[in-house]
Amino acid sequence: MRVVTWNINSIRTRVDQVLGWAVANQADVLLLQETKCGDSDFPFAAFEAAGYEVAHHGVNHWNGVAIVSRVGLDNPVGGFDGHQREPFDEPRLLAATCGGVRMWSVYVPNGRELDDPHYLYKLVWLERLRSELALKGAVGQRSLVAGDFNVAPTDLDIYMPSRWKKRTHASPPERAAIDAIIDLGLRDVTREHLPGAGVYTWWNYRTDGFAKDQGLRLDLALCSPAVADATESVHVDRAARGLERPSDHAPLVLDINF
DNA sequence: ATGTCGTGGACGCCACGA
Repeated sequence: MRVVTWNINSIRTRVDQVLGWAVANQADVLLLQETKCGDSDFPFAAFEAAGYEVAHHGVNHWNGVAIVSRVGLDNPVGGFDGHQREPFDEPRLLAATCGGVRMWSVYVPNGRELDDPHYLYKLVWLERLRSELALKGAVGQRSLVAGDFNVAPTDLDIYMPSRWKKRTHASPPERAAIDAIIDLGLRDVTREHLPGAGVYTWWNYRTDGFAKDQGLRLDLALCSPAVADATESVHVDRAARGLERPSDHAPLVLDINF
């Protein structure tokens, strides 16, 4: 089973590119972030015509997450459970069961600047994600929590760590929040399979970062032991970042075989 | 500090978020 997580920065702008990529690369499941549309504007028909089922959790032109699957799509749940939903009710989390694995498509708040209230929101959101995964018993079942975490877990995940010392995405509290999620018992399978430097998933549009390979590893796939043990390979498809009018993120691809 | 994208409002550019 091939599972892909990809921040696609607007599904309406890139539906042909994303779907074309999925078909060409034989993706069984796509966990998408930043669809940037409400449910009524998602191009369901195009995916369904290609044999995929779709669950989407979106409200307006901000955020938005989706799960696309051709190996079943059961029990979709958007957002945090119950009382944990408010006031953090932006569409940034969607769960569904595909191919026997409980999957979460995750879009963590950006944080903006270290002194911005949005940064605190990011930290609280990450703690709520940890709490949600604990509540749902993610570690003890076949689980895959993947998406745009907007955090580079270590300095190995940054092209030039010194440049990010005073910026979001690399600060100690953000990394501690990621570590707390991993410490539930999940495993960062990208790191396990690709232990070296230079494994990036995002390159800045503004600085022409892709041409200079100045990237960050912001997109993570955190797996329960049952799924991590079955993960045969992990790769980033950098070619997708080089397409015409690309997203600023590349797809992260997992091949899982139970 | 800057850059480039995407979106929506009331445009033919500006605001905002990334």
